[in-house]
Amino acid sequence: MSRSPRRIPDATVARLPVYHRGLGELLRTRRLTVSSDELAELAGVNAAKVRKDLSYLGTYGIRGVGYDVETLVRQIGQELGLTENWPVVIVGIGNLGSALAAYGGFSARGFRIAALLDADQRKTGTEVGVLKIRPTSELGEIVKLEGVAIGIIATPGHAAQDVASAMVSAGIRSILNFSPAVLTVPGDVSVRSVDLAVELQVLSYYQHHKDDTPGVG
Amino acid sequence: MSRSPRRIPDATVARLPVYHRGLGELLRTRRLTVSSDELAELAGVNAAKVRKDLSYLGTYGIRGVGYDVETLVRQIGQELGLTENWPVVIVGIGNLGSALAAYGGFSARGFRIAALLDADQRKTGTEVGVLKIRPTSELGEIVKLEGVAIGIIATPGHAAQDVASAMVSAGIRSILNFSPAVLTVPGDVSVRSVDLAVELQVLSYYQHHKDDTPGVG
DNA sequence: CGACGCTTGTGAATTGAAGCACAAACTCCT
DNA sequence: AGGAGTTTGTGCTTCAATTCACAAGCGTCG
Repeated sequence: MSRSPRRIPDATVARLPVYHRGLGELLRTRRLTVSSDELAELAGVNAAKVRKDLSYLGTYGIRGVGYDVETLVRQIGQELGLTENWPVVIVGIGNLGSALAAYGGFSARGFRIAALLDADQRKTGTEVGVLKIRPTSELGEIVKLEGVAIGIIATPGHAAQDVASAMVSAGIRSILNFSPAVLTVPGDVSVRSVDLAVELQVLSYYQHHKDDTPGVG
Repeated sequence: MSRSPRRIPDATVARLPVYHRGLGELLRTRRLTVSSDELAELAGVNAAKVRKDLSYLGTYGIRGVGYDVETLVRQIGQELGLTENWPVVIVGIGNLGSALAAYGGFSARGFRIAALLDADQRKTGTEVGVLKIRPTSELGEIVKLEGVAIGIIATPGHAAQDVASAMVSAGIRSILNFSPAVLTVPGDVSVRSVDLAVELQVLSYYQHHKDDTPGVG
């Protein structure tokens, strides 16, 4: 499908979006080239890591000069699959789900919200921005019709597994889970979980141990 | 400060909250003991990792039996510093900030929202739940008065660095950043960043390459 | 009371990520 | 045209995390 010369390490994949974001800013300022040093600064990592990461994409830098901003942003976007403008569905339109629905960052960076779903009948029909909330039962239909590949779960923890299973049945193979639950899915389905309380608790650990160790999260 | 026998690896620290969450569920079902196997299932990792992680806390398991649920949940909570009931402030009360303010998970798991701050004068005074939104200028005062140690940034990217700097000046040494910006802070300040679009883009990568590799995020 | 079955704790081996340091390659200036 | 100054690309080293595999310890049952 893509012609990457080598397999890209997970740690690198996790940083590519950050580079992409920084490059987008440079693009807006009309910058033509960028050095690994500058990009490192922008992404909050060190230069050697930037160079090694970018080397996995193939060779696009020019020695003595740096990287062409436009080429690089296009190349990373291509590698991340942002050109596909993936349609996503959000299930669970509570406070967090609504915030996600309204969050401009998604539409701005390669994703299109295809539908908002909620199990609560009192919510269905309500409008959030330009989209109307629809019942969860329509998930399968929507996925098929719109070619949805990515699902976002923003339900309470107790509902998350059922939603995940429904997503998998519907054909979704990538899930972003904001609920505090561990999801069980088939091996070919990718899940990323973000638990807000977990993030805080990790910070709490380092705060609590500030005198022992200057470690950073 | 704490009497941990050894330094706990970062990767382990990141998993402790997940174990803590799982143990909390067991506690509610009155389970007395749990094996590394069961806890692994609950946390979505493998049993060897659970045992090694828990071994950093000291030895609390009983061979042939497992771990005492209540002891373990207390021990992990202690290690994470959850007993301190840290006061936190949230700066930037847009959609995401409001969602965080309303999110029950924080108060439920060791944190207390001390204040909501926003730079927009049209928002200050408005009530979100039981809290009134206050102007950002009051940050220093609030931090001193309430002993706030952890700050949450939910502003747009362009405002984030200023807020972070203000937090540091005010004495905050742990920051949870939801804005799409890389923050520069002194070395003794911990920062964790969660960029929702980045998470989606990482998923996008694996989705895009599903045929090449069955890798998971 | 001894043997058996379970489950932990941890050394040792393996895998993966990060960081270093320098040769290679390019631009610019004279 | 050639030398000085930059900046990339990457082999090698170091460090951290994961996984394996098994001895040690505990409870139970005959």
